[in-house]
Amino acid sequence: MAEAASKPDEGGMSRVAQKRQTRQRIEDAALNLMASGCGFSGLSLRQVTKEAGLTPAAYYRHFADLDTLGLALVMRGGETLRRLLRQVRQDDIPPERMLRASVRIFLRHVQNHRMVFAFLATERHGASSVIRQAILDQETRFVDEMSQDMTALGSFPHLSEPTLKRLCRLVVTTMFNAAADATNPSLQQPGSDEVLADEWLGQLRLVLIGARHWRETRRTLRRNNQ
Amino acid sequence: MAEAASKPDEGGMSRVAQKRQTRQRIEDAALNLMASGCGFSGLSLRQVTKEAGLTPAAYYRHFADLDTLGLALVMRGGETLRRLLRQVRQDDIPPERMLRASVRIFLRHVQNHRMVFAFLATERHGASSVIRQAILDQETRFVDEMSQDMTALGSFPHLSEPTLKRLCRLVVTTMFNAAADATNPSLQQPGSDEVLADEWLGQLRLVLIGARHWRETRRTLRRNNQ
DNA sequence: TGTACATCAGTGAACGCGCGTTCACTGATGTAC
DNA sequence: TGTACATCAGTGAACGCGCGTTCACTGATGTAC
Repeated sequence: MAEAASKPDEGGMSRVAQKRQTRQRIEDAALNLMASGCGFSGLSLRQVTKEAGLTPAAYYRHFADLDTLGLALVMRGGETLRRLLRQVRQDDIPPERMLRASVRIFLRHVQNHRMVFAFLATERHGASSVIRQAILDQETRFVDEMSQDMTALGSFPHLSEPTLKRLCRLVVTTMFNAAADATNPSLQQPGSDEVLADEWLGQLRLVLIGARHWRETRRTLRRNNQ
Repeated sequence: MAEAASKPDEGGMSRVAQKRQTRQRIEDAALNLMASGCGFSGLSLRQVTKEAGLTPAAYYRHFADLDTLGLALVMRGGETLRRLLRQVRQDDIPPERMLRASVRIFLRHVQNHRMVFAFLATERHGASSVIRQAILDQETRFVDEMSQDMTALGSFPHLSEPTLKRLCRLVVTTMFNAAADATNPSLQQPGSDEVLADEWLGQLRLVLIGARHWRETRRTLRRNNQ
């Protein structure tokens, strides 16, 4: 069994800082518990508070119910994603190295925020419709920013805007699937990380070669203009 | 609230036939309940038996526990997938129409077996590791058969076997995502089926154009030969 | 600085509820003669 | 064909358990004077 998260020193902290920290501890407890593969809807309020080292009743000082906690985690995941994009943008990489560099940045992000990504990837098709919808919203936002970045960079100037977005959606869902596999407990073996990264890289390359050779057809253009 | 499934006439049926039918009714009840978006792990034995029109205790005449029911549904889904492939293979379609025809057959299958596909797509990243593993196994089997078919058809003769499999995996996961979206209650609107089908078709086209223009690099060949 | 009061994060006990599982049972189907 | 017995799918009551939620409470932190 997992140990309860240790309460760090609360000595010189203001009340608001302590409260923020406890809230964080609850969120982390939820992510930790999900690492054993039970999924967010498999969590109980009592489990989470126990893992966080609290009484069940204390939970209500921080969240109204479990769904609200889930939404907080979705927001955290969304911020992580947007930080990822910002990093790709700011690193000022020469265009020809752009894709390779982006992939490296993404992999590092997945490693550093394993549990948040696992949460997004599994709950995207998960049990709570509220959370599912919130993740879809974050995903849409991410896809929009990504396609804007690509337009600004002139990565695929021959693609119409809807096609570029479709490309981004495909990349993002592939990315989510890869993140889900990378955090699937039953796929965890020594060295499997590299295999999964290769697999993901290869799939991404297939998609990007497809984008490079894409030609808009009359059919798709007509559809896009509808 | 959903109505309990009506018990069909049991008049002239043998005991084994009745038992088989009840078992089927339990499976259908589970799929029906999941249609409201709660996920398999959100089901309770009591809910399922109630929906099937049975006492909770009667459940144990058919399944040892809920996981066993889940595994039965995975098998049912696997058979559905393999039937899909068989149909593509047998229809004896001229090669140039192959992909378009396959897509049509796939969409028809998703429509006819909505709930089974939804089950596979959501539980692939779901809460039970036993079920997740079983779905991954079915998926591997499906990918293997699909790549064998493609080799036999000579669809992408320039691709190495590992690359062909990677292509198939990408197509299959894209397909699963599309199926999940197509059965996501919060994406259900009039006409959304066509939009989703277009989206899926476009994504698939991107991938297949990528496959057509793929060139094996020394790097990937080296990796494959390891 | 010291004192009296307010705030509020966290406690611990209690509640009613739906859950999975068990058990002895009932009665229709199936079988042996 | 008729009878006596075996099988076993489905019943209904009961169980203990973990769940979410409530409540009056405690005691450290924060504030007004």
